[in-house]
Amino acid sequence: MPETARPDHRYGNRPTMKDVAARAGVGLKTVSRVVNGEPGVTPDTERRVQEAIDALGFRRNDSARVLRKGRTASIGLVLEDLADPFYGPLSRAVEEVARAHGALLINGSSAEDPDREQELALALCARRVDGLVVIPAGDDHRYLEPEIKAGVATVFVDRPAGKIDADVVLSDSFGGARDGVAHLIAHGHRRIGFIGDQPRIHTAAERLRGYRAAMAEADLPVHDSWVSLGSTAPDRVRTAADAILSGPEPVTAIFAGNNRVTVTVVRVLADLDRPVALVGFDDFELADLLRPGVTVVAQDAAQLGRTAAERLFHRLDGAPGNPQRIELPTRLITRGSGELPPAD
Amino acid sequence: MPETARPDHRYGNRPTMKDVAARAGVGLKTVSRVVNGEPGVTPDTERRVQEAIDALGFRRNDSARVLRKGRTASIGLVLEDLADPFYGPLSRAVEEVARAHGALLINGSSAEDPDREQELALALCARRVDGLVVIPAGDDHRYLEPEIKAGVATVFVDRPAGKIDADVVLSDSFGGARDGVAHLIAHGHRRIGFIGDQPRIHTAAERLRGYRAAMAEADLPVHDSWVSLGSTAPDRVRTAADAILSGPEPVTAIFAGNNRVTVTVVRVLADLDRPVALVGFDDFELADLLRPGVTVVAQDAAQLGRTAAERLFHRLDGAPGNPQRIELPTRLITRGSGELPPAD
DNA sequence: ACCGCAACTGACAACGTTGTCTAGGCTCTA
DNA sequence: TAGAGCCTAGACAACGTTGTCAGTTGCGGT
Repeated sequence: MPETARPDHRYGNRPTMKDVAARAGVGLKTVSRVVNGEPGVTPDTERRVQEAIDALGFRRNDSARVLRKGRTASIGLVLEDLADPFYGPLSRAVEEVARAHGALLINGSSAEDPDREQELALALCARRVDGLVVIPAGDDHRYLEPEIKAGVATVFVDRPAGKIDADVVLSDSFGGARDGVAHLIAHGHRRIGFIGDQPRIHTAAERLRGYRAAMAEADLPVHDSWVSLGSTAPDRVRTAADAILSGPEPVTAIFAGNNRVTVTVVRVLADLDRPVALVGFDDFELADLLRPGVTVVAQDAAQLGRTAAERLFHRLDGAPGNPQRIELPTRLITRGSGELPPAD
Repeated sequence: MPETARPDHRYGNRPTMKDVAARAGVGLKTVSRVVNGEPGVTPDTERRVQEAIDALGFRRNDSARVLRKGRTASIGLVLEDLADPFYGPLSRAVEEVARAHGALLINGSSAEDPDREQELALALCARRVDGLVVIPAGDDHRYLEPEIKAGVATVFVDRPAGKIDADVVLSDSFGGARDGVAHLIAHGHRRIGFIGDQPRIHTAAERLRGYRAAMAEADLPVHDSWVSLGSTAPDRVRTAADAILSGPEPVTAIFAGNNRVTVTVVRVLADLDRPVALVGFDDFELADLLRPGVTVVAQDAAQLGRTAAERLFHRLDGAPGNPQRIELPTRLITRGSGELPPAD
């Protein structure tokens, strides 16, 4: 065997425009024109080029194209967990908007870890995504400043950016929680528990604030043992719920801070012999089929994603102006669990 | 104003290695070495370069890097709908494996449209993803042949590839459905309905086959009006269920072909006055909390994704051998709905 | 028959990075 | 002290594409 083995072409053995040009007996640029549907090519030439393309199985290398053109036609999405039923629809909505703008979506899960969020976001920037949609895990996003300055459009969703000024789209967590708790109060409850996500997460803090506001507006005291913030892992939530329900001043109702908390609380309540009212933040599938149906403060995840993505492309199209804060309303959906009377 | 305006740098105004080199007073390649942590740079030089990098906010352009190196360290995932609770965890699992191999994940939703699947898959190939994980919407994947030949590792999940030979990872749809239906038969049912997805979808066809096999093994006839395949849109499923339940020979049990069908059937049955047994393919959150709990044939979406992604990277690492077909077992989870006796 | 003009085509540089190769300076040994 | 050898550093080409520009051809009009 002579050592004339073809040099390892890196992409397997992909034909390039040069190969196509050689085969068709035309210039490189002519192939480029055909591939991109640019005018100024005779039908006859075009046919020859097209034949060569088909014969070789050529496909344009967008990677190289990007280098020349400067836009990658891709955007990045950093979220917490794609497997969470709240983020699936959000991601899909972002994808649809991207698709409408001819862009692809690269997404990454931060697993609620600020370091991983940063690592992901910067990796996306290195890929030169045109824009970034971020659901913050951390509370300091100054690391994105150089990127934003360099032209990476950035929109935050669900939670505001930390320590930088940027577009943000979020649900009215404060108002939603306040309304949900007021709903329980209107049905006669005076001792209401709150179980939420970790307090460093903005939405969790806002919802707690809403809870406190509703209680204060009704002149109701809030006993420390009624409030529990922390991980949304089932075990933690279960423990918290048990504690809140069995304390010296047992609550007659619980407000759950997000969908994961809600479903765990539903499980806990199902094993209880006395009825306890429940309102949860976030709607979830089948909430209507449970007995009683679960009353929720619903936010529209898809709408959040859509709005954020549209804002992003708006910026990419050169929309000027200061960063905006867009707040979407929530909606109380009554299904039974929130209308149970207090079992005093 | 003289017209000496800086030429529009395409990426906003990003510094390049050349800029860093100029600022640090070193050669271009030296910057490259520092950025990539290659040896052969004096600590002093390295410091100067690092300072320049920080001062300019330089970030390596991976797009250009890819062009040189040939590997993009990214893989593509084409699935049906990221918002579907079955695909969220699958996607997340693929992402985790990719992350472990230092790769990013680009995903796209085909919306169960073969044309869109092809468009997406080819767009990903144009981006030169290193590999592709595909959940087929169509049944002809010959369009991927040139790509695969050119070195794009490709693994199909959940459904086999059409008309090409490739690695595939799937659940045992046939066996799972057969077991589920046999379970109903074991509980005394003789008239059992089947509602499934469109028959062109492989899993749907397999599950129907499993249903028929179980019925045949028990010497039970299958009345045409008991079987309904089609879209999984709630309206369609509701209509189908109504028809099956009210026909001349009304069924006493229903086998639902996937999670979307199951939840709609649950809704229909909830409005019924006679009890009808139900077993569904796919597990879903809260299935245990419904009354009765929903008995399901569970498949592990995350495990499917993980297995497929690992197979993919295995191939990328040069694993030889013919395409493999990996079939994962399903698991029957009894919760009550499948154990209801026939209400004859 | 010649000029002007438009339509078509291709040579070439550039995008930002990395691999190769060579130059220069230093240390170490004989 | 000269030669060998190592370490650092930079010049240069290449990756596959697109923008610019200049060359060639053919046509119509005078």
